[in-house]
Amino acid sequence: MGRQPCCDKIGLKKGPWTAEEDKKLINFILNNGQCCWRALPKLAGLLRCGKSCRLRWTNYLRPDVKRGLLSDHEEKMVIDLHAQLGNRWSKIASHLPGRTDNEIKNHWNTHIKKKLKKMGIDPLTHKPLPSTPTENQPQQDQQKLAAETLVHQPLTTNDAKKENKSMEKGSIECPMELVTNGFCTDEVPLIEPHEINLVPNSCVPSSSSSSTTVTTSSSSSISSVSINGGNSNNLLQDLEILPNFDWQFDLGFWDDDDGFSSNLDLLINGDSDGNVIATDTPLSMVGFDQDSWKVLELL
DNA sequence: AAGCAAGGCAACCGCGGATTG
DNA sequence: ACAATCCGCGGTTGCCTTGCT
Repeated sequence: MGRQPCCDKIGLKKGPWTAEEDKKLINFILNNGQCCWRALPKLAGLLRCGKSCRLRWTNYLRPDVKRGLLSDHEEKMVIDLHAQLGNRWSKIASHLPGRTDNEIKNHWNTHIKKKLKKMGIDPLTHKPLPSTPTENQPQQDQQKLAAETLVHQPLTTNDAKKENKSMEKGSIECPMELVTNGFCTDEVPLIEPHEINLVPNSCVPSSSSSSTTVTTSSSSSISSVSINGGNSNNLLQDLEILPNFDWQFDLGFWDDDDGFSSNLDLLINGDSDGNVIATDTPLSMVGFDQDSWKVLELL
């Protein structure tokens, strides 16, 4: 027996949303919050099914949704996260504030897939595509680079589910050697570990995004970095007493010339000695020295 | 300018997990 | 314990736009 449709489709509108419908949906949610989606269309005076309303709101109308093309940095994050998580678009989207799973999925299918193929990388496995004997050397070099840089294996559906469970318990056991820089280092600011000046008050719950200024290497024009706490254990002093910590940063890079230039989510897992054992983003991506960088030298 | 193809993206569909009665 | 329902996710579709001939 098949599942019943989510709503009675008779008399319900489908297809593109009109400005009038958008207005009704926005007004209703702003006034009443997101109540049960099934009841919402009737209450809001819309001839849509609840599912359609939810999709429209989460993918398009939500105030915090970021519009426009993904930046280079966001694209790199998507590639790296996809290598770790596979097609779990919602998980990937959760690392990119303001981006929706649908948007990332579309961008992956229309842009990134092609780019990777062009680079000789299989977008499914993130491994070099099988090369033919007639291929020229530059492509082989690219594939070699790809093999060196994109070593994460996407999870199978089952693996992903298993991994997801353990992730929720905060027990990622990803060997550090798997966290490899897949990107051009000249595209990111180089910040030495000792140059980061974190004060406990600078890491507060993510809802209030405070920032702290740090000095940077002279080779970079980046002048400041904001660091926001992410998870429930987001007071820095907790790190000192929490073995096997799980810490998430939202790093924002400001450029003196251009204003805000990019941001980066960074999830760090540490062992009982306070050493970094895994990150969801290559530390080298932001110029950190993963060998000497021990929990921001806070211990 | 017209016709066609390809690309891009919003929206839909169906499945599966979670929740509720 | 079970069925019904809800919600979220990922895959897919189809329309609109853009570029090429």
